[in-house]
Amino acid sequence: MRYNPQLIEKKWQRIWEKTGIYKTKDRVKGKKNFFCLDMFPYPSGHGLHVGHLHGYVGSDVVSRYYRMRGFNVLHPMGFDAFGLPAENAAIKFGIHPKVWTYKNIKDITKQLKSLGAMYDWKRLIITSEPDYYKWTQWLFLQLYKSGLAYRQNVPANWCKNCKTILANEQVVDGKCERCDSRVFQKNIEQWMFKITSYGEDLLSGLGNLDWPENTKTMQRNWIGRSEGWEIRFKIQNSDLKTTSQNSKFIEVFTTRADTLFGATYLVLSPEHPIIKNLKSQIANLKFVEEYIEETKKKTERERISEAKEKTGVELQGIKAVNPANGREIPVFVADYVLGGYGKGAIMAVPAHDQRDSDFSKRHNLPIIKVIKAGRERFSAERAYEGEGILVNSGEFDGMDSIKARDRIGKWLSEKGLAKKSVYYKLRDWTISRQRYWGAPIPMIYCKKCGWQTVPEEDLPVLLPPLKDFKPTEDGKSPLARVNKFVETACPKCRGRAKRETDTMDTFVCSSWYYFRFTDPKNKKQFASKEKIKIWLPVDIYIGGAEHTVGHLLYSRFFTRFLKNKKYLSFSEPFLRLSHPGIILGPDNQKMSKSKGNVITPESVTKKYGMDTLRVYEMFMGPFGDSMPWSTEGIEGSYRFLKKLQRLNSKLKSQNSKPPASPKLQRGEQFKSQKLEKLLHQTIKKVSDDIKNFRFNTAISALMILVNELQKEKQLTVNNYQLLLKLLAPFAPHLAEELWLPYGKSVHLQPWPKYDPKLVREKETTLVLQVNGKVRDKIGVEIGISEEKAKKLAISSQKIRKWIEGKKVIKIVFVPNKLINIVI
RNA sequence: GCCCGGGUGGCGGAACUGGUAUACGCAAGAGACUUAAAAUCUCUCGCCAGCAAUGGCUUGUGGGUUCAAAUCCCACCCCGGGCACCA
Repeated sequence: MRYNPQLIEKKWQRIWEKTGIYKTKDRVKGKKNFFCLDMFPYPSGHGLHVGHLHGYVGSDVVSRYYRMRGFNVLHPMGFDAFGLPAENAAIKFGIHPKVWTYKNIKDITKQLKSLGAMYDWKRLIITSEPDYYKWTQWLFLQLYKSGLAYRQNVPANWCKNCKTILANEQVVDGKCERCDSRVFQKNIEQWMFKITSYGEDLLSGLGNLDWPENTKTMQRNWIGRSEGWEIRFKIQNSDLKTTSQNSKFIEVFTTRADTLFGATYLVLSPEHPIIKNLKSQIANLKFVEEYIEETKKKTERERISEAKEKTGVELQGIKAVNPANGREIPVFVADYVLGGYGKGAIMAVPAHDQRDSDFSKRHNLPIIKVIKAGRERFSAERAYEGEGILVNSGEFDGMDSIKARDRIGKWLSEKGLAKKSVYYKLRDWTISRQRYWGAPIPMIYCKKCGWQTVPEEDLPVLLPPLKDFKPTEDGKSPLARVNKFVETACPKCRGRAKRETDTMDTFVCSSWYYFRFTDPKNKKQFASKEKIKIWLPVDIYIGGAEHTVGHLLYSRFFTRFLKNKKYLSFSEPFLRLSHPGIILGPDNQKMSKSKGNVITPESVTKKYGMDTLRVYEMFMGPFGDSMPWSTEGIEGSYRFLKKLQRLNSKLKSQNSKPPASPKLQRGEQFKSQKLEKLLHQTIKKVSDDIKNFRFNTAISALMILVNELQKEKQLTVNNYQLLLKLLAPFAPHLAEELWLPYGKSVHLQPWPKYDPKLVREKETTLVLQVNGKVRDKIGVEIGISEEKAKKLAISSQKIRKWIEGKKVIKIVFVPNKLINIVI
């Protein structure tokens, strides 16, 4: 029989759907639950290409493997359906975002179904459905009630083209991630989530996670914990004109208190509030105010591109005192100091900080060296930012700089001039979007009562149908134009009030979807406590590394919040994480429509079928690496599956012949022992490899086994069945088809076990080296003694040739591996 | 600039904890089957010298540690990803 994937794949997909073989029950007697989750796709208009499938195949292999291992596996799928691109496309093509989104969902569902994965489609969730976003809104209310959702006028990233505010994560190189146009700063009232209140916890929780080290490091850096000292610099004579406490000191934050003696000036950020308080004392107030106005006009991008310029203005008439040495030092305002971090003010140490060094040169400020490096390596160009021994630091001279940090800090704190503190780079999460296609924020503004929550029983706040969904020029959401939506009654006083018209960032929707999969139809809760307990946390989570500092961090925040509110008992949602590598086009470039190098699954399956595609994607290389697609390489995976089909024919023709003599010849007996060993080794290898996401070497082991079985004269049904079971996670359709004569589905069979005794080799090849070069190899039994081995080595003809007449200095013996004779 | 990865045949890639470098697959070449093609099967296949046996060289480059280095250490070059004035 010829291998006809198109025929058998469709057939089995139909049968699987009919028999409901992949429907997941919440509990199965005697089985442990296992949750294997894919990052659910965004329904984009281009559909999925072979690169997207890479992760989905991997997660399906894992899910199928654990299922055969006896676990009750949940492997669901859904769509992250709200978001900007739907609107952008809608505007571009003149289609309603909803129509566009649901058409894409239909197309991608078809593609995903052709994958033959064991998704439980009964649990499908779509985040733009009211019965889903009702709970997104509910979660917003819980955060609000806990003081973790708040409103603030913040300088936001404003994209003129998309007419919306972007999250920091959506700004790439000062440009809008979506449309690539310049991003400006604009102050807008926004809803924020206080993710920073979990900063410390999000950081420390990383330690125990089975995540790629890389990903953890990136999150750590993103959270950006810095330990240091807040130091107070007295303002000279300030008590003469003002009595306000706030105007007597300038507080700075530093991680390098050890360089305090080298602080030759202070710098305030343009936003610093003290500037207003000191107004009357600033001699050049006009200049200062002009400078501050200038910086406000600058975009973030301009600030970055001018990074080396280090502009700034001195506050003339103001002097501060360095508490370490009592020296009077000038005070500047400069935009290289950020208002949103630390104290919004710094002590400048030009000798040991490059930025301060750049600034000091421009403004002719004194430089005092206070750290001496172990090896004198000062250059005129660069500040020395490393550690060393203190100099020019009074009583601290000669002290190690690391030690000096705390010493100087404590010394000042005793005088009430310093305090230890910690700052994070992590900022609160702006979730307001001035867009139509998102979950409405369930808040109402009443002139009398202020902001009021929509009562929970009134949820969901439905997204009204809207014909004109284009954003407005004034930056307001298109919902602001829908009077029926906006005008409402105040839940408190019943008077006239207005609804919030912003919608939520789509990352809010995706921060909790894994909970919903456990209980997708629940009308009373986002998910029942019991179901959450059964299924979560997620055992294995598979998806792109690009979500490291966005989605993955937000999800960890939500989970912690829900734990605090006693809805769950764990704080980490994803125990194990794996990122699939990116599949590049055959030209080694990222697949993109404009480059014309996109490989669609359909173009591949037309010729080879989905099983070949699956096997090839797993075989190409390490799961997490990015690799180019090879239109020729896939040929090998196709041949592999065809060979399997031929083994089946071989088995059939064998059965029609009279059985061979039951007594094996001695040679054949030896051969069959060897084969048995290979079988057991393959079971072990494939099992271990799947567990560790090393799919490529698992398949190579299967190929070796198939090649061996093909060479065998006699193929036993046992061996053949074993092979089909090992194949089932990778090529589920073919394995199922070939299993047909043996009863119920191969996917319901138990995973084969191996005998550890049989895996172990009895013989090994001992490598004989002379001076580290391989000169001979001999077969010996495992566990051969050192003495015996050495004797054998010396008696080897080839070795003799090399050591004859030379003095043997030493013989190194590595058990079961090699002998190295040093002469 | 800083922080992570990574550099192995013509190509994708294997190689446990330092111990046979190049598994498996692709491409290529030769042959078998066939009227022919496709499919399939067998053999060759890192580089250099040699008919061969064999010998020398080889994991980005240069050094080092070791009986032994793709693997550990130092310096440098190149590629990919992330962050970016965070004091």
